[in-house]
Amino acid sequence: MHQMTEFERRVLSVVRRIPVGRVATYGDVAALAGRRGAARAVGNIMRRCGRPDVPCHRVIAAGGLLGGYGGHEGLKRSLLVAEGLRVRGNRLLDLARVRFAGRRPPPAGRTSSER
DNA sequence: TGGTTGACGGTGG
DNA sequence: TCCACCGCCAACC
Repeated sequence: MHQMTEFERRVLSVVRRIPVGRVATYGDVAALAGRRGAARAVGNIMRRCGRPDVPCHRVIAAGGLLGGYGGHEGLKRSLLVAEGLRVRGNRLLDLARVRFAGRRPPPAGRTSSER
């Protein structure tokens, strides 16, 4: 079986906690997993993990690009849109508003009421 | 043991 | 806004 490293296990754990309708960047996941700067390593893990219980479609690049998903970008996009997220082309809009920082979203300040 | 890989990130041009 | 560079990290081979 695949001996998961501590890091890999933590990464998967973090991704599993991303709520529906929210996303996290590879860098966010790395940081939440305790390895700041290991965004690339997280990408590798996502690439290899085919676990249905891990919502890897909610992990995107910092610039908002959906990227990868094993060539199934269309699917990744569909899943996100189905969760209520807005996407233009291959890029997620409003990243700042739906970004999962490990905690809940910001206390809905001023700029979140309007659109 | 050591080099290569890649679903990344930030800076600049 | 888009693209090229360079830096980072853990898994692979």
